[in-house]
Amino acid sequence: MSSNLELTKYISSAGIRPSYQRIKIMDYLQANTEHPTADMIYNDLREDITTLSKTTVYNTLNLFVKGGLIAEVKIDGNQVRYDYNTGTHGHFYCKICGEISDFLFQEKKIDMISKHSFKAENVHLYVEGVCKACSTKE
Amino acid sequence: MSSNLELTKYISSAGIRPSYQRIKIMDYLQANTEHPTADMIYNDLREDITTLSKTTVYNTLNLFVKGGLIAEVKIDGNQVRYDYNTGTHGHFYCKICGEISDFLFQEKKIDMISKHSFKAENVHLYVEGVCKACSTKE
DNA sequence: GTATCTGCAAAACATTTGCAATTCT
DNA sequence: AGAATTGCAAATGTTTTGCAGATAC
Repeated sequence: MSSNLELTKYISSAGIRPSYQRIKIMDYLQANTEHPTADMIYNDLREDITTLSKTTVYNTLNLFVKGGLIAEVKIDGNQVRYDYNTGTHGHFYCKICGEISDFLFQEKKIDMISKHSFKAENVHLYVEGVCKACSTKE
Repeated sequence: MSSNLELTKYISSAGIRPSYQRIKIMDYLQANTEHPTADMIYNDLREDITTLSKTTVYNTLNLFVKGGLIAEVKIDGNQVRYDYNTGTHGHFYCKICGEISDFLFQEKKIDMISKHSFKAENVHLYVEGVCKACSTKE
């Protein structure tokens, strides 16, 4: 767990008050980069903060997204996932183990690929397949 | 509107019985390529088929997806969109007008870009920004 | 002491499921 | 008749909203 001071600074940098719950949620997102859902965050943190409510989790996540501190990952269709990593990167979903992992790609190359009639601001690359671990198990 | 015979053949090719409702829904998807939601399909078709139910729309869309006749587009996070175009292509979302349009890209180039520890089976490329029409309006 | 934040309960959506009535062959 | 399809009503699951009490500055 990273220092609360750092998290406090990070949250404050977006003009958001670093309350106890907010620090805990940001701490969780920083430590759990497997793209958790609001429900996962709620369930895991409730062990620590027994009074925590789902409303607070949702409120906080939406605040962080608006402040640009975290990113939404919309892969599931019926559940939003959250990502501490706001930089441009791709997501890989393994059909077998269900894990969602990050990978890097060069956004400039994507730009070259699609010379289209629009100005790209945000590029989301999402790949489905079988991860190395699962493909060697067979 | 394309001929019902063609739609009938297309639906049958996946081993799905081409009922009246199913033909109408497929017809709609072929004619409306702006990636409609189940709700949009339901509302628009109800003008024609007053007895249509949302259940039938959902059942049919899921059948078509399983049969590989149409594709799901998961961009919204809380709503699935449907796409008559099942080939590999990217989606562009214009922040201003809200339209979701298609664009082509070379999947092979994407493969080259990301030499990673997985076997890619499905590549989804989703770009957010401002479309040409909206950027010239300013 | 006034703004903000939290969390309960209820509401608002999207989607699925159970089941009886209808339709097709 | 028998099997598949439709559609209503209810259930499920995720996210949002209203609001009263608690907390922070």
